[in-house]
This record gives sequence, C-alpha cells and structure tokens, in this order.
Amino acid sequence: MTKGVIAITGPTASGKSALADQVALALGSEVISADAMQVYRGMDIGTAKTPVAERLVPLLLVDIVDPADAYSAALFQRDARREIDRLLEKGQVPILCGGTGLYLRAALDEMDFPSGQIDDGRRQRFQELADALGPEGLHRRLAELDPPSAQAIHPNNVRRVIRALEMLDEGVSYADQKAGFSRPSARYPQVTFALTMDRERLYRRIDERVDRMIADGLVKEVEGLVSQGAGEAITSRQAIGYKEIIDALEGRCSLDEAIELIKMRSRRYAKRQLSWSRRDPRTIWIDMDEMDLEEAVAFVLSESEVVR
RNA sequence: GGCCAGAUAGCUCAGUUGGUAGAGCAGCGGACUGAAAAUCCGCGUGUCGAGGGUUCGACUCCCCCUCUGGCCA
Repeated sequence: MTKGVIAITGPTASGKSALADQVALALGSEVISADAMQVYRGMDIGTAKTPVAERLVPLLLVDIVDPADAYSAALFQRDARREIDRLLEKGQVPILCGGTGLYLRAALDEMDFPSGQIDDGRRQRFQELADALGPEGLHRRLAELDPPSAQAIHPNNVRRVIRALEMLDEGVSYADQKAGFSRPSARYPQVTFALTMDRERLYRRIDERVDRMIADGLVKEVEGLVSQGAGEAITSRQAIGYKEIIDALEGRCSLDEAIELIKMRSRRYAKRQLSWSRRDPRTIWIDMDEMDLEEAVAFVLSESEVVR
C-alpha cells in the first residue's frame, strides 16, 4: 500500500481550510498550507489564516517568511516536500491545502527549477532592459535567442519574457519546461480535490469575508506592517487586501474604494483559481452547494482511499 | 393636473441625414514550470420601456400608454 498526499484546493472563501482541518483530524495527520501569501509572518487577517486557537491540527508552512523577504515556488517546493516526506515517513497522510495552483503543482508533480538562487541583480538588469527596449523590443530579443519560447509567450507579458531570458542565462529554454506542464507526472501518489459552488453564492461569501476582515482590524494590521517597513516589500506588496489598504492609508483612494477594489480583485482571483483546477484532468470536484462540511469530509475520505 | 427632460448591455452612457447598435466599468472564458493573491491573452452578454402608425426598412419620425427625474400649479 502506497501512501500519498491528499490535496484540497479551490477558490478563495470556498471553505478549503475548514475541510482540510477536518480531514486531517480524521486521519490523525497535519495540514500543509499551499498559499503564497500565508507564508508571510504578520499577514494574518488579510490572508484569512486560520487563527491558531481554531486549528484542529498543526498548520505547516504559514508564518515562515518575513514580509520584507522574497519567497518563490522553488522554495515552496523544497519546504513542502520536506514536510510531506516527514509526514509520510511517520506513516501519516499529508493534507496539502491552498489556493496557489503553482505551489500545489510544484510540490506534488515533477517540476524542475533551474539552478539554485534567484539572482536579483540579473532580474534587475533584465527589468532595466525591458524599460529601455519596451515590451516589443524585449520580446524580439528573446525571439533572437530562443524562438520557441518567444512563440510561447505574448509580447505584453513582460514578466514572463524576463523569466524566459533569465532561464536562458542558465541554459534552459522556457518552452522546454512549459512542455512538461501539459502532461504532468506525479511525484507522489496523490488525489486533488477542488471545491466549487454557485458563482453568486461564492461572490457573496467573498464580500462578507472582506467586510469581516475590515471589522477584524485589517487596516490596523496593514498599518503595523507598513510601520515595520514591509510596505516596500516586493512580494507581500502584491497581496490582495494589502496593496489596496496601503493605497488608502497613503491617500491615493478612500477606504470605501479600497474595500470595493479588494472585493473585485478577490472575485477575479477566485476565477483564476477555478480555471487552474479546471484544466487539470485529475481534479475531483466537490460541489459545496450539494454537500455540507460533514458530507464533504466523508467524500474526501472515501475518494482518497488509494493514497491512505 | 399641466409643461419639460429622460427610458438603449448588469451599471453609467453614446448612437451620425431612418438601413435591427457600441464605449467605459462590471462580468465571462483562457494561459501559466523560480514574483503566481503576480503577470498576460481573448469575449458584447441587448424584446433599444409597452403598443400602434408612417416607410421597402424605425433605436431614430408620428400617436398613445407606462415609469423616472425636474419645473409649474
């Protein structure tokens, strides 16, 4: 019998954390968070981190990075696999739960990232090159060096063009790497569940959750982070719920406008998360309109027998 | 009660001399291999308030009705 990993994903505010907690409790295991923003210390309210007192089992890979520091899919892969291996060795079934599709796949599927460190200097250089050449110019540069990769990336997607150029510096073609994505091969025996529900209901839940974050003191949390100098941090600065509040605090918009924007961006984020799950044929869907939490737990347990 | 203005996409509105309609925002779909809550791509979704008339043809003109603002009583 091969033990493997149970993964639970789905759009923001769909109830993944509660489900994962219950499943882990039932199996006597632990939950590994797969969330690009929950890794940051002090970003609690806005990332909807389950409060410590409410956790039924240990929640791993949250609060592991300072908000001023950069984190990445490659680092998550290393960290998550370490936790997965540790639990598997103890005979437990790891529950990987989170909404960051890339992180989930980086942990569970074969995915090789070129060399070791991110070279900030090099990235900066490419960014400057991009500013100088413009999107088209930068894309043309990539086309000269690596036509297949240029073909695969839209010229306007400067961020990815830069990444492809970085990879080329390390002797790897973006196009080659990307090819593996369409036919993923599992690193661990695994079953991935994705939550879904009626779109209007989901959006209502998102709105309510944002209002609750504000009521729970999101503004104060952001003020605290900014006063610690995290306002400039590259990654945490991208988090929905944080960048908007910072804009409000610095007078670029009203608080009400910021709140509406948080809701809107959360909706779009939820859509992107769903689209990530849809394209993976291995996804087992859980329609939360038709199951309550208890039924969903039972469903996950029965559908995951092959890995536990 | 009278007069005026308006009624077109989910919202705010545009619509040229009559040829069945288009912008922004919202929304929807997609991509994704070291920033991923990031980044990027694609898509108008419509009884033009209802009914009648003129016309080959009406969102455009005429009549009537309904509703919403405003003004006068």
